[in-house]
Amino acid sequence: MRKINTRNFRVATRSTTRDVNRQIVLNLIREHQPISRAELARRMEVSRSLLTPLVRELVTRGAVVEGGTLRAPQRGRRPTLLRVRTNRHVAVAIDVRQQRTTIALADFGGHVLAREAVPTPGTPTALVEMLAQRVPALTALHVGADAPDGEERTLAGAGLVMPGMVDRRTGRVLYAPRLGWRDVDLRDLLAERLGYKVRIENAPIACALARLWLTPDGLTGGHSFAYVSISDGVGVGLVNRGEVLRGETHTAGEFGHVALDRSGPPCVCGKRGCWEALCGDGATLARYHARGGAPAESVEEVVRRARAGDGAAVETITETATHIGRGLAAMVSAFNPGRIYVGGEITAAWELLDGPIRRALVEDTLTDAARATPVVPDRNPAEYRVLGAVALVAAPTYAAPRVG
Amino acid sequence: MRKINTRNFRVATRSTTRDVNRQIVLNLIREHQPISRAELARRMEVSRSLLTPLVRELVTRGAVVEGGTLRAPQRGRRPTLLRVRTNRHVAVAIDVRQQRTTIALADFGGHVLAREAVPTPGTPTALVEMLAQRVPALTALHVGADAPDGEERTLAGAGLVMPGMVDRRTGRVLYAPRLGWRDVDLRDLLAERLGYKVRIENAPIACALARLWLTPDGLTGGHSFAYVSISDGVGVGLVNRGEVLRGETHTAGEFGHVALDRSGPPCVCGKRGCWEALCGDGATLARYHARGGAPAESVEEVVRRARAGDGAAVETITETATHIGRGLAAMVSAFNPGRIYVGGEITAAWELLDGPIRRALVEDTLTDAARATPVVPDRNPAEYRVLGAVALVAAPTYAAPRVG
DNA sequence: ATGTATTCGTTCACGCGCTGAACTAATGCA
DNA sequence: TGCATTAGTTCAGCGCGTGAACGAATACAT
Repeated sequence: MRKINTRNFRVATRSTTRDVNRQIVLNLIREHQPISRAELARRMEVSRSLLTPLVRELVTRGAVVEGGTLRAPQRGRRPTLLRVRTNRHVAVAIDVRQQRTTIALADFGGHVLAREAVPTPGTPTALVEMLAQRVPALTALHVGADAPDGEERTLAGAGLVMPGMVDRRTGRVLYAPRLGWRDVDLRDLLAERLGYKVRIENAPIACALARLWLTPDGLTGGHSFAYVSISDGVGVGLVNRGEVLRGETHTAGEFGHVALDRSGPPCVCGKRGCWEALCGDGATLARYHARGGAPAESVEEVVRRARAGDGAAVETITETATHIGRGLAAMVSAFNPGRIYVGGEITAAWELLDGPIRRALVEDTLTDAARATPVVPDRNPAEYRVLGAVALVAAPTYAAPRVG
Repeated sequence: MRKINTRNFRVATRSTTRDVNRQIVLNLIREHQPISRAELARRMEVSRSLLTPLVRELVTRGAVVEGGTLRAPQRGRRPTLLRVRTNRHVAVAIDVRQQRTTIALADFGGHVLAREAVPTPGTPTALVEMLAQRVPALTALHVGADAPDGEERTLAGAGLVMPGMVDRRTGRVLYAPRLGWRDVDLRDLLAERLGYKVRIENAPIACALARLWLTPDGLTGGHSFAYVSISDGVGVGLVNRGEVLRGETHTAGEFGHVALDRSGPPCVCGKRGCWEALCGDGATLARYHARGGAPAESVEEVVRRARAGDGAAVETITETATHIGRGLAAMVSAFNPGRIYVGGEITAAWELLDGPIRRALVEDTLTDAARATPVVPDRNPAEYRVLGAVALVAAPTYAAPRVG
């Protein structure tokens, strides 16, 4: 039940119906491939005759290919199977972290063709400069008709994932505390140097996009979920009905700086007891040392020691888990997502996190459904950030057309 | 950029384009009435010829009427002006509160034709019984071809606004703490007795719906906002891009039970320091008494005394305002709404609330845009709950058709 | 008073795209 | 070999946006 925005709407034209149905078909093939035209018609509850021109367009465009026919178990003509062609289009994926920047090339199916990691330059201009040198070198090897491996690939653009707040529309980095950058026009600077379109997004949203666009629906459990990234900072990417929740000025999801305990530890943002100050990696390390743990460089180290039986480490992580769970409970009360993904180094100790998180959820939420919200660890957030960068580029290909 | 849900989608048919454009026209007329076909064509950037059949359908259906022509300031044929006909359809609006239940009849423009208030019965069955008696008596006077005032009106259904958590889809009241009701199939019970469709929603969402559907866009400041209801309980209705955010199991917006201060006062839900426990009416009264204020029955009384110069009352309300502001800051960080409406008895003392709320927002949020989020008092929340009940019934008439 | 420019609303031929019936192709089974 | 069954295509029909053309209504200049 959506109200039409009378200051920003899209009228339907002659081709709108076709645009809508074409995307439905594309997504159905993506989800159920390999699949026949007849099966698509049944799922869409339309006549088979509609599928003929729709599929023809997708095949002509190169988005879909006819696979072999299936050994039919029943009588009748064997169906012609269809599948999406994800290896035709590739995207440059750039994941900027505090220490290292990953540059990768991946196709729209999320398969990484090449990857390299370099230290993150200290300034935005140095970053752009570095990328302007390395990215073309990377793409030259895999893109174009004369790629060494013979595959003919098209470069669709670049996705840039940043640790910090980003205004997706203007392409500006509003504030990246871990890098110390503020109000930088990074997207356009890079786009100008590379000569093609660049899309920018923050890390938790990118991870959420990777889940949304590059994972079959059957595995994601719905189109409403939250991706919580726990590392130095704590950020959230919220997805509601298949769409990222961005907020009026593109800063929705800054749950990391919701103050959950006024008497808690101070946060980098100036307040006390922010979620990030309670369960971010800095907080975990500080608590570990306060408990008398031997000097540790990183949360990964604490996790290793916990698994090796270090009591202080176990207690520390258990306590962090409770703080994580309380924040998740707040998020569940506010958003009621269908599922929560948790990413970050600390999730390597999921067997220690699982219990306290669930306990906090049960204690702090109001309905049985909310208490039962699945919380799933993301074992490989670095990978998801890279895939998120790909999703930034690939999403428009698969997204529903805007109507109304 | 929405992903198509492959398990729940709508294919476009021959009539989809028309359906979409008809609703766009209807909404444009609603927003800009009186308006001519030519002006509509310009705003939609389509040919004037399209408006002829579109408007004809709306006029035939009775949704739109041709008004008089305008005294044209410029040359040429005078435009035929169009306006929506909101007085044709009426809705029964039922607002259930802890003490009193309001039954009203209003047209789709939000104009109340009749209204009565009765004590709220103690049980769901008694409520349904009471409504089954009174509602038909009310509608008989104003609905049908032989209404006493001669207007021919159609009853479109009933809207039921409840204090508590509601699953809109199943129509069940999940939990209404102030009434002590749990898991009641209220919507269907009432629908069966009344013999027509009943839609149910909780109070804050209803107020948000009233803002969204029954106020011109020009006055609402966007399609993304939050309505915060502060009375005995604290609830929030969230609207994102013209659509209410409901969450996976229809419990999104339960911000009242986000714990903002672990060492705060106990809450009815069992936790400590929930937003509701910090700034709900009960918390305000308790704090007033702790400050040595004379016994007071209600927050309205405290507000009156504050305005009369009672120092303890002023301090109490100022402190409540700070708690309100901190909760709003959390909400702004999480959702980043374009505007926040605040409803509740305490808003009568807005001149005392304004400052501390803004101060807390400035202190507790991260970006200038977030700090500048407009916070607007709703002077008449009782009215908005009733209008919200109307909006529940009226919304499908004006909503964008689901596509994709 | 008359002619002209201008704006509004409608009509109509055209083309895009869904719809359902009819048809061809391919296959398994009696 | 014939028949039933399933897949995919073709085609006439119809809904609906599109743009050109046309009539209606009005202000202004002459």
